[in-house]
Amino acid sequence: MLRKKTSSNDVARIARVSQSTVSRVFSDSDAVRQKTRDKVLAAARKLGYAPNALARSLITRRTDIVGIVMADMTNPFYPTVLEKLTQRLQSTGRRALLFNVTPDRDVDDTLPLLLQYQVDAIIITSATISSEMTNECARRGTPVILFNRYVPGAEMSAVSCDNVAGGRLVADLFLNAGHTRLAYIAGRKNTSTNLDREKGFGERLRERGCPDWLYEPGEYTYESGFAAAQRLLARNDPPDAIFCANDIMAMGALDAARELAIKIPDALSIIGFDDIPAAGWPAYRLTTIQQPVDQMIEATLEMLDARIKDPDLAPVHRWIPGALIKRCSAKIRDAETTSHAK
Amino acid sequence: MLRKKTSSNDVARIARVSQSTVSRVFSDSDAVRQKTRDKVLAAARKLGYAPNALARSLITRRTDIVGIVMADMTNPFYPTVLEKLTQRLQSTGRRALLFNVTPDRDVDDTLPLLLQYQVDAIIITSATISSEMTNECARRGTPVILFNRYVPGAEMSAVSCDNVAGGRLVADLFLNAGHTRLAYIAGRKNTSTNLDREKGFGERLRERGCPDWLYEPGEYTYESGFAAAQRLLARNDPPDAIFCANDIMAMGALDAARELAIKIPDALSIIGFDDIPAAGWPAYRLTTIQQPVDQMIEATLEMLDARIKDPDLAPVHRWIPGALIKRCSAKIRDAETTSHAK
DNA sequence: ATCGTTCGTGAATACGTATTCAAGGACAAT
DNA sequence: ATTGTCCTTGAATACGTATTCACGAACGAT
Repeated sequence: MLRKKTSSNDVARIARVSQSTVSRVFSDSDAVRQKTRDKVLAAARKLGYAPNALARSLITRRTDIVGIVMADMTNPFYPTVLEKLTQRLQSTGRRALLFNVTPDRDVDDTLPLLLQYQVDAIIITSATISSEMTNECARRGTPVILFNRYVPGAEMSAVSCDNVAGGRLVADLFLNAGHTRLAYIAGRKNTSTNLDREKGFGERLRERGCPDWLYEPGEYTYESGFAAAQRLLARNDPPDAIFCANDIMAMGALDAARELAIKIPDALSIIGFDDIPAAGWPAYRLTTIQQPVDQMIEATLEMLDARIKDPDLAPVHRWIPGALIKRCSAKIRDAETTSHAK
Repeated sequence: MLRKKTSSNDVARIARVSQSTVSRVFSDSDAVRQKTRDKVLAAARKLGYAPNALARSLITRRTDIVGIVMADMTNPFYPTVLEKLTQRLQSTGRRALLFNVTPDRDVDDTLPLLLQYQVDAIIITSATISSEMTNECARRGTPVILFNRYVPGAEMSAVSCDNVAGGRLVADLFLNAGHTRLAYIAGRKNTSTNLDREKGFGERLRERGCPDWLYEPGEYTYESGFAAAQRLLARNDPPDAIFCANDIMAMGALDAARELAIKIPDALSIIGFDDIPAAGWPAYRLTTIQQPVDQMIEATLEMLDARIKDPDLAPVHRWIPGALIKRCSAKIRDAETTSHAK
């Protein structure tokens, strides 16, 4: 069995042309006479030749590889993101080098590995990055974009849903429906998504003269949502409306309520965030704020492309409004129309 | 801003050594005197130098990149697989180049791209590959391993759960529990997982003198499971036990039964396959056959490593037994113990 | 003092491609 | 016939690293 990898030189030899010509045929930018092009292609087919992307990248200084750093892959929101992201990258002639990290520490340790592979850009989802690493990437001219996270005050590009507006919307929905004892089940502390959703929620409640609400910590997992809801519902003064920082916790909360035979939404309204596929299942029918994944991805790629072209572009942050998806887990005043969170 | 990438030559110059020595320090295989090593490392740190993995791979003929081809990423079983797979690859010093494909046609078109990047090996999950492509990979000496799929009779390595045994086990459970009208909701036609689960199920039923059972097509999605169950339960002779080819369809089936107020498991037993996280949620408590993901991944990596070392090793197929996870969606005879599907 | 061995280092080369430069040929205009 | 332009091609070089080869120094044994 022939184990020798065939190179453009081999093709050149049997096509009786120079290596340059073979290269020109396969980078198909340069002009080659049709007849010689055919000769080269015939020889290439015969040898099963395909250009070595590594050698090519070494000289073009472009790999067409985008690094994706992802934490929290088991949160059902992210597989969708990953799927759409890789598909969009592939459809624009790029490939994804995937790294899985734990949310906090690992990113900074992982990035050097990515950089060694000379990736054209980096997308970090559901995790953040230190300023030093950001600077290192900037120095090398490798664009970095945070997806669904950001670092307040830091100079890095980011794309996320407008979580503050989403939180405010939920506050309005609850108050308009006549709820009086509200609660918030939080996502992982110090993630920007959690902080912003809570901020918008609390801010709007205060504005409307309702400064007191219950708070339970959570971790963006089903189990933590379930447990947090149990704690809330075991109180002497249980809430009549719960805003969960994401859908998967909201489902946990719904199941906790179900175990206590609490009528949803009559005795308790629950609203989530994300609109993962399972939110629509008959067992849940979760009312939620939808993250506009497609738009977020398009925005990410736009920003990426612009910064690959000009690495010195200033960092920018894009917030994309979410949309209310009305289902059956929350009492909603009739007048309330399915609308974008502004 | 300094945009010039620093190379080992730059480091060599300011450390006053040769480029060879710098290389030796960073490939840390070869002997370098401690004092010169320190000089080099100091210079490297000063310049922010990190070796170029592409140039290195060009000469070592190893990229430490493993290509992962994945279809069906939104089936909740696969994010877990992907997460564990990438983590194991990372922990053994390798990285994952991820491709997303539609189950059928795309794989063959995608593989050439992967090969151009000189990946050390390829893992294909929930999809298959043509024999021609397999041969092409073999010719190049790039090991390919199918994960959770195989092509009967074809010469390729594969790792999967013992789906036939799983199907047989379910048949036994149903019959032992006294069920008489059985049904199977299928996964995507002509996937080996679906065929084997159905085969084991039907085979065992026939062996035990129960050759007739209902069949509904499905597509491994929640919606298809829901619809298939609706069709089954609308019959004049509805089944009293349904085996679903995967968990997500089983959840759809459970919800369909719930809408008809059918008592689970008294009036209807439902068993799934996979044991995805949601199977354990209180809303479902799905009895299922667990795929031993960790073992399957270890087996995959073992086979991979062996074939990277010796590309001429013969293809091999490993079937790993699944385990029954008893929850509340199926009536199970008391004597039945939580056991491995043999 | 001589020899053989080991250790540390540098010069040179290879990996497989893209790109620059020069050159040759064809061809039209004069 | 001469000049100039365009088109096509090949030779040479660069990309950034690992590795082979050779060489000198150091060192122990005799």
